[in-house]
Amino acid sequence: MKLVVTEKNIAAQKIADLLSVGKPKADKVYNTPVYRFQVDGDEWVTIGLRGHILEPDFMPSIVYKKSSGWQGVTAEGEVVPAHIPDFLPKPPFKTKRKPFKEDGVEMGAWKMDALPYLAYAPIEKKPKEKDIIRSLKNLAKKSDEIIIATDFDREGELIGSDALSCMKEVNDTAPVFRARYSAITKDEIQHAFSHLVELDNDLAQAGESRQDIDLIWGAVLTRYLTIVKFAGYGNVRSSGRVQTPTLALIVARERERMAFVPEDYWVIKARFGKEPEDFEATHAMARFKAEAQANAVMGHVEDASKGVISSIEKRKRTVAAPVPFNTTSLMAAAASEGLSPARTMRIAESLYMDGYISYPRVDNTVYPESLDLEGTVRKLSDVAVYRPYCQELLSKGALVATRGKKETTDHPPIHPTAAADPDKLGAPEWKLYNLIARRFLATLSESAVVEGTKVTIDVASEPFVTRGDVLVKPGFRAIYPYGLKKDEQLPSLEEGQSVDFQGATCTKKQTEPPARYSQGKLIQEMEKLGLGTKATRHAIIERLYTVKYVQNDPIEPSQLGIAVCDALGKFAPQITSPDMTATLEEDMNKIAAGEKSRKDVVDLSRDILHDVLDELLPHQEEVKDALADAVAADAYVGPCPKCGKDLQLRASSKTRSMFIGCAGWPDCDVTYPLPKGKVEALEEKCPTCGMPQIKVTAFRSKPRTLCIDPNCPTNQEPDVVVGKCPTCAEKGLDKKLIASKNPRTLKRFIRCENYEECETSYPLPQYGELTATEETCEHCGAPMVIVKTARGPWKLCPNFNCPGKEKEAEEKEAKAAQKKVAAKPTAKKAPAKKTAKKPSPKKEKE
DNA sequence: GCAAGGTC
Repeated sequence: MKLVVTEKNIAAQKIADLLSVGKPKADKVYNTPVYRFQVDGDEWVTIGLRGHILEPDFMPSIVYKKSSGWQGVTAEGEVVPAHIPDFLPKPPFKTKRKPFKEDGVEMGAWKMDALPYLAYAPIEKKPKEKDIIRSLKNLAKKSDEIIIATDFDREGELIGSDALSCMKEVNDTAPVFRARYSAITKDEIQHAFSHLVELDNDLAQAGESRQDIDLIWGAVLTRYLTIVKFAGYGNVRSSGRVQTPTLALIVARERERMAFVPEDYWVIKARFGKEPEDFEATHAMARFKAEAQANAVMGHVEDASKGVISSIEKRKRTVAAPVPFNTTSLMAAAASEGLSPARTMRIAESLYMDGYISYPRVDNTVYPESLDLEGTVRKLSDVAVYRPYCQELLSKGALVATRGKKETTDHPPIHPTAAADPDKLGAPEWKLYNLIARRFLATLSESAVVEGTKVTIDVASEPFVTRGDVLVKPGFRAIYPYGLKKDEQLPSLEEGQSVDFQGATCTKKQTEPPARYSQGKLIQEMEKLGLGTKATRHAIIERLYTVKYVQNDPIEPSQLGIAVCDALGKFAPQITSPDMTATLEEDMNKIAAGEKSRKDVVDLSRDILHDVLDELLPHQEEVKDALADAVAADAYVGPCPKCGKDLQLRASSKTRSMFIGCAGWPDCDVTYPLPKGKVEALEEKCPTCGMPQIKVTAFRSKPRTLCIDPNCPTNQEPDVVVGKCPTCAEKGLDKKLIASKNPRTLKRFIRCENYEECETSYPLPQYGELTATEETCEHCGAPMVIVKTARGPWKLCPNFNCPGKEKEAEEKEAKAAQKKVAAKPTAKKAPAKKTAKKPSPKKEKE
């Protein structure tokens, strides 16, 4: 049997399709899909991995013992050659420890003085995808030839090499080959499999050096930052080769903004003509630096009532159609449509798995010749909104596509592969599909021609200018309206014509600092600097958000982010600069070319890290104070009304839920409850009571501004009678149900007015205007209420245990499942089916 | 409890 190992399932499936004469048989080995077929009487099987199946880690159980001459000894008793260089004393302790207390403070398992040794700790590869490894070994045992057919790049070579090391454990006699292909097309695949080569061990070693260096630097610096000011488990402050330079970019931009000195300038605008044909023009001196100068102009035109058109210049310009989407340009375009890069990639992945779009992780921006442009346009004409445009494109004869600058042959640029129905996709899915489909059609379209008109009007010898853009030939803009400004139509004017002058206004303005990075812009900047890859950049940015180094969009660093960046910039400048990645790339190229060994490169990196620690370790106190101050500044809400110390956003150590507490605790016991959702402190104080205010953003709703004091009149809500108590009614009593808010917990609920005897109570959403109805729930008899939120009014039965709720959930699920089936495009080669997500009842409740 | 890189 011949075993073909690919990087991912979809490649295994497609390669089987292309090599097999008939249809390959889909099978499973321990839950891993495999594809079996025959070629000239030979049995073949393909299996897809899931990217890397092994993962480097420090040997967890390593102990340094005197009895073994300070050599490391694993739990199995195996002696690990000590990588500890001569200048470090031999460590008589484990690299990992159990949590311990120092001066009564819990310090965590990592210890500072272990870090220099960790920089030199040996690394082993441990299994990451155990199920896949089991399936792989099972197949390898029965194989008499192994073909590694992972992606044709450095990581692909490493993934293949790791897979091979697993297979060698069970079969080291079968000959091994490598198939190199750069596109999964019939020609490429057949050529690759008829010209098999050897696995490039040097290239795999280059990839492994990347893994080792990332682990060593990441683990050592992350541990340093986390324990230098230990803030409890779960509060990790991370650092890494890619994330830290990315953070540095954001911080540098913030510094520029802080250093920016705004300058005053004045703008003079005037209105001309008669309604409705009136228009606005700006003084030709767009920005007046001095107020006197602007005032002089205002004086000149003060008495004027007419202006004369002194010139009309028309200029046509061509706007080229956009080039095909790769991952980066898709994320940038989607970001301007309000989809974050991370969200875009999640949605793109699901659209891809459902067969609507092509593989979403690509660098390529040139459609390969094998891509059937015409057929794809024909498919898209099944979508009603694209139909007229598609028919027009097809009627024009041969299709010509635009080409981007990056041409690789691994995958085609991102394009639609099937027609989608806007009613059957979720709103964000359709948004992204629509963007991709329209972009595809745009790349096959002609340029747009825009006619720009510049009109100069003379008022008492002062020139005013207005411009208008008119689309002369829509070209691609007919189908692709994204990121373009609207037409500005000017009334028809002639040179020498006199127009009414309705007066001018002078406005004082200030120059703006450079803008913060949007997520899309940051990704482009990372790409320019070689930071991360197309598949990881969005995840890196998301990581910066989760460790709370950055916040908001456009991206703004937190005080903690700035402090981390400063501390590392001062004592470990290597990790804050993109140069480390650039140097690593050079070194990896040398390893791949056989000019350097992985050991040399990694050992040198270990030495550099050790030097960095020589700087970091003596400055622990300084870094600790800087981080502590930054964390306090980020948590600061306002002054405590009782003791004057800082009120801070805090997390309960038991429940992890957030509250506001006084920094003077335990001497001062002032606390305030917080509602659910993301909380941010505001500088502006409550206009009613003067206490600090917070911005609260609950899941999928608009942010609200609240006073932190539950007793503030702005937080009071009158009790509302919502109906009759059904339990008391059964007993023949006439009792009312009342909705009210608990001022201590901010929770709003309904209970019986006779609550001392009757237990009837229902929870309510925490915010939104509440109104009672006359209706009662048909399932449980509870009174129906209406809650008005940002998303509109919503009628609900408040009873959490209402039998109607279960039915509703069932119906919803059934409907969703139906939708899923109906939404499946009728593509012939539908990719693997995605499992439907389970609806989370907790999130839906909010 | 760490990184970044694949992929789901």
